[in-house]
Amino acid sequence: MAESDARTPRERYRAQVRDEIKQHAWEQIATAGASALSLNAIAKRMGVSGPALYRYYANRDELITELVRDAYRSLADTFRERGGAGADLAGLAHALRGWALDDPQRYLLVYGTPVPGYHAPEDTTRIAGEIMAVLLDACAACAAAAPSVAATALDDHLGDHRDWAGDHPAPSSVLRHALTVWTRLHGVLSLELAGHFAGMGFDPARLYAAEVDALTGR
Amino acid sequence: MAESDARTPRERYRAQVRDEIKQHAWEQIATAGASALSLNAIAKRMGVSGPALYRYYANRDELITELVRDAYRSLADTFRERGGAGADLAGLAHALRGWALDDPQRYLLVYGTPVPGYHAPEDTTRIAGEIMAVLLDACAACAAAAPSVAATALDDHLGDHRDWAGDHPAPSSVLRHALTVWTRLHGVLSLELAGHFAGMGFDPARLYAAEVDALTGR
DNA sequence: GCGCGGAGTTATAACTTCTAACGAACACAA
DNA sequence: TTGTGTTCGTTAGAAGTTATAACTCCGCGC
Repeated sequence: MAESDARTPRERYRAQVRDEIKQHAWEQIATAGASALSLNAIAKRMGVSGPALYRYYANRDELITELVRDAYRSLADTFRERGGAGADLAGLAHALRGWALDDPQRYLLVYGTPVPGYHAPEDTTRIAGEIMAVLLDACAACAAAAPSVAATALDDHLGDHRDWAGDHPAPSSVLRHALTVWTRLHGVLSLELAGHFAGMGFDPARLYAAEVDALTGR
Repeated sequence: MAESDARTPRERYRAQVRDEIKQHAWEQIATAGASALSLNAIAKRMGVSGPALYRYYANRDELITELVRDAYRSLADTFRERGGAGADLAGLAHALRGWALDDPQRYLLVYGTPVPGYHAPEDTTRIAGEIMAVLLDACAACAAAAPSVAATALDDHLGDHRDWAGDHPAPSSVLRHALTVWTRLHGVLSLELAGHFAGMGFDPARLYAAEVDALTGR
């Protein structure tokens, strides 16, 4: 959320106000969810009239898209921060959970229920690719430590459709593993954040940790 | 969606109109998602004025709650239908995917992003218990076929917090397995339905099948 | 110093949910 | 068959929402 480097004072002011709007938007989303995000309420909180915000965001969707972009960016940053040097899969997994619990609605904004017609801008898919790249690195390092098992039918299929991995040189078994890591961690995390474990009594952290252990072959 | 068994003509008519409202609501949700559900639009389609619907549902939330209840009921029915006699875990898993793909927004209404303040009525948690019971049966049968492994720390923890399993007599390792089945299948399914696999090229069905294979120890 | 562009204003349209008050229709009983 | 009372659907309206149009006014850059 730092786009404050602009030459002209006008642009600087503009970036500043855009940031302030996003700030209020995040607060609102955190308490009432993205569907309840109201430009009018943000304007009221900022002490300006409703239509004033339309100078900064063409419409509600554009603001939400920007928030999604920032959320992706934030996750990519924490991933690269954590996985950049020592690409440790378990550490990455727990960094993901920390990031998610830090602001559940931010996680759900990215990985939760989308509006059927919505198409993510090219931009975000690129950042998603960055995230996947870090995950692939960690999985490749993990695979190097553990002996590989026999290739499955899914491995072969993924070998034929490996465009989503960019130009990552990992073998298809690593692609499969990365995908499995993603889906399994998301499975526990999304159910936890959605409150489906709420009345069940057990500690979701332990369930998550067990999945991480299973994924790292411990 | 059959509550049409009522004594008086008034009650019969009332139940019929409630059903018709829900019918239109599902159509709307399927195309635009639950957040875009509009009572006014439903009324217009039914050829009545907006406020007329408030005779049948006190407000928008009550209608959505009813839809969630029906969705739960529908899933519980397909589960019991499939798992009632031959409780086969793989069959159950594919029945789940079929049910989800049959109406993605219905799945997401139940397992997708909730509104932060929303509390599911007691009713739905009871139906969720039914669903879990079928899953536990299938996992117990699966465990009887395969030899059990050593108890994990998570097993012990779940043994201490087994209230959510009702009075199901399964050992804690089966509880853990059922929970794992739930989270892993949901992980693949929810990412698929949310469109996160969209531009990636591979076939989500194969990824799902691979998870099912891993869960059934094949 | 002056002019133009951008910022914020009010007014307004077209929506939404939801309440209130009214009239009409219908089931039921006498 | 004729009340009678509940219920249904209507219109009117309040309080929101997103978004546009037109207007004023300040300040940056020339």
